[in-house]
Amino acid sequence: MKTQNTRTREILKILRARYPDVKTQLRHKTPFQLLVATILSAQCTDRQVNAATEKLFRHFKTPEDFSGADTAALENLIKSTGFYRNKAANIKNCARQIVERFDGQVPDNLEDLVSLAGVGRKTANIVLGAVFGIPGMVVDTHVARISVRLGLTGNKDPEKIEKDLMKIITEEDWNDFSLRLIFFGRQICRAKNPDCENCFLSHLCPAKKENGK
DNA sequence: CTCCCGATAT
DNA sequence: ATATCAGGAG
Repeated sequence: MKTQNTRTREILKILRARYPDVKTQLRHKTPFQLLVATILSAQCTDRQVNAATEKLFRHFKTPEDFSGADTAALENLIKSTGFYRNKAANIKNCARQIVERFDGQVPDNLEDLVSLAGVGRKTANIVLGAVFGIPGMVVDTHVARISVRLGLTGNKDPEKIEKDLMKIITEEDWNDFSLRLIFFGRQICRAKNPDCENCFLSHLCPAKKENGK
């Protein structure tokens, strides 16, 4: 039983109608490749990530490939995604941990996923949803920003927002809801110039910009 | 809390 | 010039 009010239900309904079939935009062939792409997606557009992984996955495919990769070569391949030194080290360590501790397979639960280098709750929940179909609330920069604007949470800490959203949204919708907010955040409810004029949720939004801003 | 960091839009 | 982008680690 969820404690969602009429307004929340309406928001969910409209988002579902606008974005019926959501799926990750991060291109990948295997669960591990999605994990790598998601690590790369920190503070970077999915477009940049896909451009980088197209070349990256030609050189390295499996956890074994990545764990044995030359660090400088790896850094060069992902440089355009930013934070490339941290990301390269994390991906390499993550790959080794998967080989050594999980028999080369991406773990199918939150606890094991977040134990991997460079993998936090956001990344873990992406993988859980896309690979294993396990419900997870993905709180990234878009979800956090929009949840605050729509008044779905009073918190700013991503983990608290995650818990707030899990309370008002039914489990089977967690993954899709997250992805819908991400698409909505890119198109309409942008960080910089939110397009309130053309927003299909503005009549339900406490943060709506009035005419003449 | 700070640091990591290149690409892109405004 | 500045803000922002599918964040996470120390």
